[in-house]
Amino acid sequence: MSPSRDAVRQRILEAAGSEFAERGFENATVRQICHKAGANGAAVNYYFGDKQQLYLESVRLASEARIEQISPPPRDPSTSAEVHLYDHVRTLLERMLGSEQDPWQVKLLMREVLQPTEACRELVEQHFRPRFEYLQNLLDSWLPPGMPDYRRRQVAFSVVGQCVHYRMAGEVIAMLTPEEDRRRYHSLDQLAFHITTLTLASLQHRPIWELDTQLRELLEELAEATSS
Amino acid sequence: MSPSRDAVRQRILEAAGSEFAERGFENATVRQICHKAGANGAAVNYYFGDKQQLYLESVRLASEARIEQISPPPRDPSTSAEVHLYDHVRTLLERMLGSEQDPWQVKLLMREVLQPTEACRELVEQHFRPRFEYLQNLLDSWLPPGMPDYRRRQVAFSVVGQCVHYRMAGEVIAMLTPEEDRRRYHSLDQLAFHITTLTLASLQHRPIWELDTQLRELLEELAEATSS
DNA sequence: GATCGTTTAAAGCGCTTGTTTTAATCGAGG
DNA sequence: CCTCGATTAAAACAAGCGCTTTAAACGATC
Repeated sequence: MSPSRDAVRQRILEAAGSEFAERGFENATVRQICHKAGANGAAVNYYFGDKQQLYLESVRLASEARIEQISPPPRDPSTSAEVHLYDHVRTLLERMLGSEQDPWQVKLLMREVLQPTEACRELVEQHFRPRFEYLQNLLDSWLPPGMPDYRRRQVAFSVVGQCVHYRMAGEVIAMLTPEEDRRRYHSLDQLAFHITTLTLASLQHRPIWELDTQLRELLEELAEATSS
Repeated sequence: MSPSRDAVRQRILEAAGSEFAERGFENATVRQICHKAGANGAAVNYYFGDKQQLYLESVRLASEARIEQISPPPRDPSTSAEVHLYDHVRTLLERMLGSEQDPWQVKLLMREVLQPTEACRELVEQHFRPRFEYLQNLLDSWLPPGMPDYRRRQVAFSVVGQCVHYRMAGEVIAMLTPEEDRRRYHSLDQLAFHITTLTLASLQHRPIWELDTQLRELLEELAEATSS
């Protein structure tokens, strides 16, 4: 066995990742991947069996590189929950938007989220669910003790949704935001700050579980008015 | 000119829309579209010139059918801003999640948002931007008069992000939510209610523009502590 | 009923796809 | 130096693609 075997495998894996990310599974071609990796056209089938298995390994590589690499900064255990929330939001945004520009790993994972294949379940159980449950526990700091699970999940989805939106709809957001404002205000720190404060504001002082009543009454009044 | 000409065109357009939505532009095949429409394999080129133009017309049809069809309910002008916000959120969710199950139009538009083609600019200017500006104006009801634009946009993005997330990441959300809770609590009304109350809570009583100070101070303290 | 533009049907074209095959090349053990 | 399994290279394969072509069927008009 040649010592370069692993090197070639790795080069193919990385080339495949970026191609799959950019064009999707079906539209990426084995030929282009091999060309990009500087390998022969038959290398994919030789090393991975077929295109499908190469894809599965690519997703695994992407999730490990992206999700396990970028983590919240270490904090003193006494650090306030507000900061932990900020860290979590910022980390989520950093994974999405990246420090560098548009790494292929995120695109690949976004495709899996949008149109899950068999690689997705592994992704959810191994990476998404643990992080999501951590966020839920964190949010419990501001929620009353008896809060039902579905309500805890909804708040957490709202936080994640705000973050993910900047990536998923990034190009449309860019069209709706003037160039200069984007440069000035769409840094990781500023976005994380906005999302954290909005979330805290909704939870801290006039909690949504009390505000329920007000809106509910308004809507019911309206329903009665239109039905009569 | 045959009277069935428009009928055939329409059948092809609809078949194309669902195929493009499901498989994307590159991966959808003219053959399959024609088969689905019950038309001949050459019909696409005969009626639309080529695959690309058929795609453009499909996107136009989808946005008109989906965005212009589903609108907020008519309200008395005296209706409170809270209800107008609820209406807007609910309408946004209804467009995304649909009354029926998973209509192809949304998938097609999602693809354009995620990976804009030339069809996207038209989509943004004609549909997204007007709705987005309406939402911004609506949110001004709870924002102080001097609020800078970038801040108004961020709040609006937060609202939209929470809505869109239930569609974009719908399958992952389903994996993270127990079957029964999904049936019970993921109705259009309940989701709209949650997002509206969370937004209102963050804006009404302890506004985020005052809460800023608190979190900012916490982070700066921390930065000083780690740097010294 | 003949005529002529419009629409459908079917076959074929050139090209690209994933994969396989066949042959050449490499590199360490005898 | 020879040998033989591991690896690379290049050509070939069948299948499917968008699109074109050719011919047949249709339908209104005279």
